[in-house]
Amino acid sequence: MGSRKIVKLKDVAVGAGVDASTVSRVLNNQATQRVSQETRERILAKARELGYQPNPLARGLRTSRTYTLGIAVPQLDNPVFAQILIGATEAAHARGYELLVTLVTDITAGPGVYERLAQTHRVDGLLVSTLEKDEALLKALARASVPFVVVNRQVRGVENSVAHDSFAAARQSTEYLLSIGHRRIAHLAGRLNGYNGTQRLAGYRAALEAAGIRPDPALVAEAGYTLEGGERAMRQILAAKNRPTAVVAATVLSAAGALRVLHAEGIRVPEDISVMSIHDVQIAEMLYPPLTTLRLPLYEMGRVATDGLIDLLEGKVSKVACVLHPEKLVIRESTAPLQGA
Amino acid sequence: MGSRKIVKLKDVAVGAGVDASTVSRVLNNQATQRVSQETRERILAKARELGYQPNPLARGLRTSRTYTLGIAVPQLDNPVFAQILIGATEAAHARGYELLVTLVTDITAGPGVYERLAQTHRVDGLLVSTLEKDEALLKALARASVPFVVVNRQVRGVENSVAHDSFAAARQSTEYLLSIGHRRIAHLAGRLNGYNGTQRLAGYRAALEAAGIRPDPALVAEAGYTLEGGERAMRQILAAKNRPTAVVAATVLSAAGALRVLHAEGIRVPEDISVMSIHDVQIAEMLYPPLTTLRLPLYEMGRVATDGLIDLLEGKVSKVACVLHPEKLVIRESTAPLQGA
DNA sequence: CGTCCGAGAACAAACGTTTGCCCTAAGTTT
DNA sequence: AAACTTAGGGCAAACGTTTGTTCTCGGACG
Repeated sequence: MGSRKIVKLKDVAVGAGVDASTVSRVLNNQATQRVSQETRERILAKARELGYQPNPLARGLRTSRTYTLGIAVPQLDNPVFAQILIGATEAAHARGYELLVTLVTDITAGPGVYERLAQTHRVDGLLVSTLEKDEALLKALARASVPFVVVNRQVRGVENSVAHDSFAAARQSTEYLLSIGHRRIAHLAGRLNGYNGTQRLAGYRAALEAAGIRPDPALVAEAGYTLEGGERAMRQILAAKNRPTAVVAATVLSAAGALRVLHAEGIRVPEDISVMSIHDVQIAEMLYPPLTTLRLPLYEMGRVATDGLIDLLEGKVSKVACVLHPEKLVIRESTAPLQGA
Repeated sequence: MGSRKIVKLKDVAVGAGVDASTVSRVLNNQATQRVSQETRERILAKARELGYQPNPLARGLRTSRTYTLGIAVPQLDNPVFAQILIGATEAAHARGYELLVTLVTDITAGPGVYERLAQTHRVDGLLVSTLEKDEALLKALARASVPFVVVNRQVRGVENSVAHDSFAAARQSTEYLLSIGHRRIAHLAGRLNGYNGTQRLAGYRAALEAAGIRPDPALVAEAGYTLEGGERAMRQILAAKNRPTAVVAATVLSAAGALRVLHAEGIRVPEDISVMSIHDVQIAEMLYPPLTTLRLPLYEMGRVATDGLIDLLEGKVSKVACVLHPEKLVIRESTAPLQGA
């Protein structure tokens, strides 16, 4: 087989008739040292000719930089995180970084997972999109002592994060249902011990109250972010003596669960109950009826967080704190004006 | 902040009163060199006490091993690949490897993508689950010259692969529809320039022929592996003058597209047309009606391929070639016996 | 009693970079 | 003309491992 000799710094140096250190400086655009224009060009030409690729291991050993980022997500089969992941990989690759993916499924995050990446110099920084409770997460990240950016949520005491406005998203969703005449609106909440879950619940309540409606606790059930959770919560809400005419789910998977239950019970959507959810991922189009959603910039969060983390690592910024805003209502067929309204 | 001193081999060596090389040998269980039981224990104790973690960069530089694997997938938002990815990450982590994920979306794979990982010593091996045509893939991988295992398909001229039996899967699916009385069965094919697509088409045909039915070309349309493809293909098939009573889709996303079209046309499932597909991922439960599927071992393929690749790298095997078999029919509500049969 | 041997462990080189420092020659200042 | 500067670039150490080789004993052997 070819097994082409792999070309090192020294090969370029010899080829160009200079020292390896000079090649290094030229290739890294070191401003601290001057190199004549002539040799610079000679070196660049030779490097291109030989197809020189720096060895990241050697470089990393010397500089303790790996040009690798880690991303921790709680689920890989949830399209919400898939979108974030897509954004992150694209941004990372565009800037010459690789992305290491890790699943942190448990809510209490085995203490070792962040350290495994950080303390062994495997990553320069971490993108964190998991669901641990704030304190646990903070402790684990502190132990890892590596730069990180939290994606898709906000954590008290963490200044670097890229989030969206969960409160506004839930408020706008609820407002839409109100605007088409609904008054009894239920909420399939996310995890109520987490940021997004509580924010969305608050946004839902705020919309109701602004419309002069007192939130009915019987119309709220915690569904988390899974299909099964959505089913359970929907059943619980249907058991209330005064059923809702509309449901807003904290995420698309729980909305899918709700639809399953409604179909099973012979309740028509949207004729009997309107259903909508936060997160416009492709699944929304596949459900029956196609789900009205509020689009949040998931892919964009992945990109922005990654770019921000890299900026942080490269010293281009000292802080990454942003809340992405383009929420967008996507009206499909799972919602309809209140009958007889 | 803490910024705990990070502990190196030398620290352990000094702590135990021996040379670093001895520590290295003990920690790596080198059989070639003998170390007294006594010092061995002293070293191990000290290493544990100090919480020593080897620096993968230094180790990698010396040994040209990174303990990192790359995985290339064509889509991240397709649950089929998500399952494979989950299996791969779990297996990799279980064996002390990290997983680098790369998206290779284009069918012709930018020539650089595999080399980027391989020639720069970023990964020890590659898991390849992309959709490029055989020759293009082979060329790209040859250029990368790194060990690899192909997952979820077979490629002529590649001996290391972990696949499933696409032919059997399609045959069994079709047989099920035949067994409940259907005779006019359509096929939403996968990519017909790829392995799985052609195998499944062949399996579908084989089942029909075995039942004495001549396959009708008007009942086959290429849908690829997307929602939109499924919609297009389903529309095309509905345009045939003699409509099918059942449809078998090559993958769940195209089945979802088919269901959308059928709903839009007011065609009832399963009363008017039965629909089923290959790949039992969670989406199947969320569709309406819940989709009958043939389960393939996606997660398992991810695991097995990763374990195999690592075995290959560690010299434990010289070849990874397996076809996973536990296909399993999961009957839900999208299929029903032929009316009046 | 001298030699050999083997176990146990230290030595030192190497992996491919980056970077602080030093060297040289030419030009510039007094 | 001597003493500085300055540009241009080389030298060599260091990053933390792994691993081939060498060293040093104490005991066994002839």
